[in-house]
Amino acid sequence: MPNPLSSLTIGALAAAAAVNVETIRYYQRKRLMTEPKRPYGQVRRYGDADVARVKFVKSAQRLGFSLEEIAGLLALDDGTHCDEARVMAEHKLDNVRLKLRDLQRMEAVLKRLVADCCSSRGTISCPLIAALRTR
Amino acid sequence: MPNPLSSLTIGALAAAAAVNVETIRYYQRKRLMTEPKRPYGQVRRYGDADVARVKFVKSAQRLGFSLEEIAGLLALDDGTHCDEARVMAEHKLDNVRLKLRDLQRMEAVLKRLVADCCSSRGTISCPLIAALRTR
DNA sequence: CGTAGGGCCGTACCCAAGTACGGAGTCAAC
DNA sequence: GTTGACTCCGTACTTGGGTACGGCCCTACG
Repeated sequence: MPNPLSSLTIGALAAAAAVNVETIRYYQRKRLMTEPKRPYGQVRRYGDADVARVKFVKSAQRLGFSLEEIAGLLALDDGTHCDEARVMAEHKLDNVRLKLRDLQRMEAVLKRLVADCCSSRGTISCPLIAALRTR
Repeated sequence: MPNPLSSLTIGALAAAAAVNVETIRYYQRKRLMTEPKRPYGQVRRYGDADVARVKFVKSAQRLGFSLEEIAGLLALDDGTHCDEARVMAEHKLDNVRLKLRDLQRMEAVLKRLVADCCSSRGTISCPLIAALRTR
């Protein structure tokens, strides 16, 4: 019987991850995903792990990581040498923490902007800019 | 005497914001910055606010905002109608909070990855992916 | 005054991240 | 066993976000 964990065609995978079929093929070319074997003949089959992987790529992209960086993140889990992975993870962690700080400032400013809107006409010129200005 | 708050040429502005001169001109074309007047003749002069604006654009980009979205953020401060600005700010705020949640998950996973590295060989398949999988 | 180092402007080029397309193969269902 | 939906693969096109270039203009400095 066909394994339910690897029974998806590329079209089903793309639909499940809400991306274009061509995007999957593009990721394969870019080594973000391996091309699976073809258990039934000429058609490749994918599983839940592949769906998760594609969704992860999309999530990380929304956070401003490039495909190259994402490949790096994914390699942390995959087969990379352990020390190397730790060093990479540490760098990514620093990176992520900087992003967090910026986003938190942004959140604070937007929150105030929503709250104070209209009540403080013409006070400060650009709190949004000011928020990220401090480094 | 020349106003120190608006005494920068485009080259000085670009240097101060650590971007290419062409990038400034590109932002002007994309209406992310207004083209200032030319107090001395044919050469435009820029001020500290312009430096801050460019830096803001770059910061926001690193967080995964497109130039179009950033233009929206900047319009919140600029001349937009007040109610409209509040609605936009609320949307951006939701957006920012989603990004924050994702980044926080990512931070947690990377932290664990760094800490546990090498100690837990071959346990879970991909904690990184798992972290962002849960919506 | 003349000249060098910018600025101004338009157009062309570049890279990342896809998207579209077309021909050939496959496969399941009727 | 043919048909229709889908896969495979290569190549070409698109969009966003810039960069590079070249000709002309200006303006500050010696």
